[in-house]
Amino acid sequence: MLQKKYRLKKYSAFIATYKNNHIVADDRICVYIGKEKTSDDVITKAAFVVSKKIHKRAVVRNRIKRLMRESFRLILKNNSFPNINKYISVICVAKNSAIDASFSDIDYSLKKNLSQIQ
RNA sequence: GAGAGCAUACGAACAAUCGCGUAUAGUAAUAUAUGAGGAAAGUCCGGACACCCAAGGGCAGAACGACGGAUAACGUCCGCCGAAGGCGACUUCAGGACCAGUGCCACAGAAAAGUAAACAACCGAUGAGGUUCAGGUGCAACGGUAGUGUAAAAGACUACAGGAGAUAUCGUGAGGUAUCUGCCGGGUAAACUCCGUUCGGGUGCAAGAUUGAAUUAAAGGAUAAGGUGACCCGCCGUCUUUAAAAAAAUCGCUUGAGCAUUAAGGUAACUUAAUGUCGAGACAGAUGAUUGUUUAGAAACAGAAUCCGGCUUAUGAUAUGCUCUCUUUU
RNA sequence: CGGGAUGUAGCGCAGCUUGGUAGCGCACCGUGUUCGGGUCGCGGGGGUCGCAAGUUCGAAUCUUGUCAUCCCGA
Repeated sequence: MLQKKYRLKKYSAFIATYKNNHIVADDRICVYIGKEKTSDDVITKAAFVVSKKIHKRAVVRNRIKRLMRESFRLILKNNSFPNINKYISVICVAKNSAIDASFSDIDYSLKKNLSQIQ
């Protein structure tokens, strides 16, 4: 789990990010990216979504969410993709094939997606 | 040794590094403590708690249904009775009433419930009338089997077992046992229904309480009519009051019919007392990642959302206790 | 947190109220018509009635539990 200041919270912020229509994806994870920052004071916020349509059990969904969070946390810590900091918000949505994936699989997919951001 | 019945335990542990929720301390950096389950699940019952209506009763409705107890309460639990199944340990049972009324019982069968038909038989006179077995049908045929009896027959009579009632006795009670009485016109209420018991009604923590900048002009209450099984909501008219609404924050929120141990009472469910103890509380929603060691092995079902008592369902590898039946050996 | 509906042949639906025979359309198979195909005519096959118990002589139908799918309200 990220610290509270890095979390995307508001319902309107989610809708605004989805409407921006800037998407990067592969077969496991789909990444929605928000608007560009106007000033450097704003912190980039992130959210992780696993739909109920992907799997019925809460345990499976929580597992995917936690793996994505852990991977994103390590990326933030090492600052390996500085392009993220140009944008306000990031939403990572898991897809159907993310079920039963290991940490290394999720980590590889997320890094591959984030590297495509300009 | 084989098979079976009942019940119980465990639900991986430790360490290092990087992280998250909450609490406490601190100006802060940070430090310390603590952090999912036996089902947290399904939401099938019962409560606590909160608000609105009503406060007296009835109708209607729903649930339940042998008996005695336990409990805050229950459709749950314990004990026990009866019935059914099993060689047995044991298991299962919505287990009140078709002498209040109404309905249904396909096919077959004379007939499926109405004081019961045709043929044969017998009495009679041949007619009217009276008595009535057996066979076969079917889940079920107006009591069963064997005999006595008679013109032929029939609980008309006898014996055996069954049901019902009465008396005696045992048990808190459901009921058990013994004796007596020919008293014996189907089944179905998980068909409508009747009887008894329980439930004030409704809404559910998004209940409900407090704070609140800018903005908007509406919101609440009372009364009468209509509608409804009933209540609530809603609509229209009149009167009256001045605050109200959405995003937001705080409270509700976790000390409770709590847990552990010991003792006492009780067949048991459970109750009482003493001592000790505090074990999640989020709000886009906290337990994760990597590595090492132990182990036969990083196993199953699965993630708290106001809180309790149950029920039901899902569940891996094993381990343990008691009991029953059969076989073999001593 | 609360409420409701559905499950029957490969597909879409009846039948359940009032329990005894499971049916309709399309699809499938055979056959006739045609030079051949379609259309049309005739005939035929195919269903543990979601699952498990119970009530009953007898259950798709009645009752209870359970599984799955879909919808609605706050």
